[in-house]
Amino acid sequence: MSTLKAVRGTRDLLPPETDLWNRVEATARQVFARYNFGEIRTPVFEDTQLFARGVGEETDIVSKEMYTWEDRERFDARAMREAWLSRDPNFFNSRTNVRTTESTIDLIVQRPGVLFEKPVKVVELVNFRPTIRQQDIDDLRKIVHRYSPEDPAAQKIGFLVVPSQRNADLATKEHTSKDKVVVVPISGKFFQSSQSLTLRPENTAGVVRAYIEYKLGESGLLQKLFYIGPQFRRERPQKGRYRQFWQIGAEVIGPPSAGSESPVRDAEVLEMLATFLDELGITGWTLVLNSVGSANDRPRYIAALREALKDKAPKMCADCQRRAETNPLRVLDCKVPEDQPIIETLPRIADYLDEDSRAHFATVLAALDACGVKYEVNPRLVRGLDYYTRTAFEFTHGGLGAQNALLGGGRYDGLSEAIGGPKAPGIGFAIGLDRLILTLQAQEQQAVTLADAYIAPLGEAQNSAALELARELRRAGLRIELGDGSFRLKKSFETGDKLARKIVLLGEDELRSGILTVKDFASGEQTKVPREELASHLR
RNA sequence: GCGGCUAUAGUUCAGCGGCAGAACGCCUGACUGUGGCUCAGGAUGUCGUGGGUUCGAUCCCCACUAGCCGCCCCA
Repeated sequence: MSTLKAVRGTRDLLPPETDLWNRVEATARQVFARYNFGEIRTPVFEDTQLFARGVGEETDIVSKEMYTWEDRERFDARAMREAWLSRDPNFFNSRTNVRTTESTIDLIVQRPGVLFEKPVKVVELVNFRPTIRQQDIDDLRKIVHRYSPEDPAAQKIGFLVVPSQRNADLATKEHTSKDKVVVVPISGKFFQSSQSLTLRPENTAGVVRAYIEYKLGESGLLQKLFYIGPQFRRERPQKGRYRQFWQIGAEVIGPPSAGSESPVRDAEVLEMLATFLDELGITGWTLVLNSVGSANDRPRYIAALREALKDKAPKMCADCQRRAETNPLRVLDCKVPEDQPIIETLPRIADYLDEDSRAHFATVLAALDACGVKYEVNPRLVRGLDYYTRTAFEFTHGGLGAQNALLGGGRYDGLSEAIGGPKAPGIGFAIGLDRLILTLQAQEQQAVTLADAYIAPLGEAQNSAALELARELRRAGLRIELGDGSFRLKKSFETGDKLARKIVLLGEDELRSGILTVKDFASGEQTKVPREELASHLR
């Protein structure tokens, strides 16, 4: 049998790496808390429509990268019962006697027989099921026989009613059964339309969905929410790019009356991100931002861009020629050196912003200047998700290779309405946690976290006493690694040196006297410590 | 999704159409309650998986899987 491995693009996070993950997440929680954000946890999968409408049908994410599946269809037993009853409206005296469920045999109707030639009495046992198994037939047969004790005149029949498309072979086979069980295929629509579900490729749409669903806007207050969780995109795995990847994100969203459109919100979010990265100790990040225009500005700009590209695209690289057709904004992103002079001549979004957008962006920049957050304006910065409007930004970092975006985000003033909610402008970001960890790891080689002490029982007889001592110290809040009395002393020292800062020897002498031998690995210094002072000595 | 490179011991990697290798790590002993140094000895393994060529394949060929790099896209 081939060995099972983590599937493509997914991975396991193990110690000591997980220590780093926890540190990053803890720092995010601390920093966000200072800005008065609260945590939201949304489901890992959502209705596919949420992403189609929110992220945009034409985006790469939605059109080719989502993990989407049809949820199992639901069987509509009620519809099937109706179909069965209406097959012959006079068949039953009273429909109120008919009780059905999807999986139980619970229908008994008594009346003079009409279906069969000479029965005195007919008992129908009806089982409505989406599919039918041999087991059902056997069960029903047993019941039929229980209902026909000695009376040979009594004709009792069990009916198994199934949707005609299902179990066709079984149905026809059993139809000829002489055993008082008849399988009745009924045609009709008995399977409720199933639902298309999708593993979330990003989390903003889910947050906005929750905002709408719980009418958070009705509070009249700005909602400030953050999340930490896995996202899923079916892309080719690469460094810093996985099919299950982690994001830490936050959203500021609310009705316009709560100030959700204010440029100070944009600046505050950006300032918070700068603080977060600084507190983590990430050096060398760059904030790049741009205004991609409002819902009114963008179409005008794209039209102008297409117009300009008609002449210029043929002189550009093959990718750009394709992008000029499919997604003209992406041409601005091109990294081919020869194309750069041409790109410089293309229309700039800044020239197509209306007065509001222009003023909004200027105010964001002024606020950043005021609080000393450094940034670069890149008029060519574009984003891959349809919902972004006006302020769009990235924090980039060298040393991430092709995936140099550490985090990205922007304003999404029309998202709520796009998915059927009230007007609720917002701004948010998503941090690529995997990439953040990569840059942190590149910056500092990670030290294994050493335990405060390694307890070495000398001889197996000391094992239980050592466990007791370990319990005592652990309860005092110390990080303790417990050895094994079967180890030779040399091995205890070697193992202890790898795992802990100090070693505590527990042999017969120590146990008798209550004075423990403690040796510090770094200094080589050995001391005798009374048991009651041990915890404070180790701290 | 496209192109390139890679896959051998726990790890990092050599290697060759004919007995599977090094370093580090690991285990044992020298050394019975004091490690790191030293010395002696030992085990490392389906050579990614499946097929093909061959007398013979870890090596050559094909497919698959996974990883890395670039593209695309994004965080």
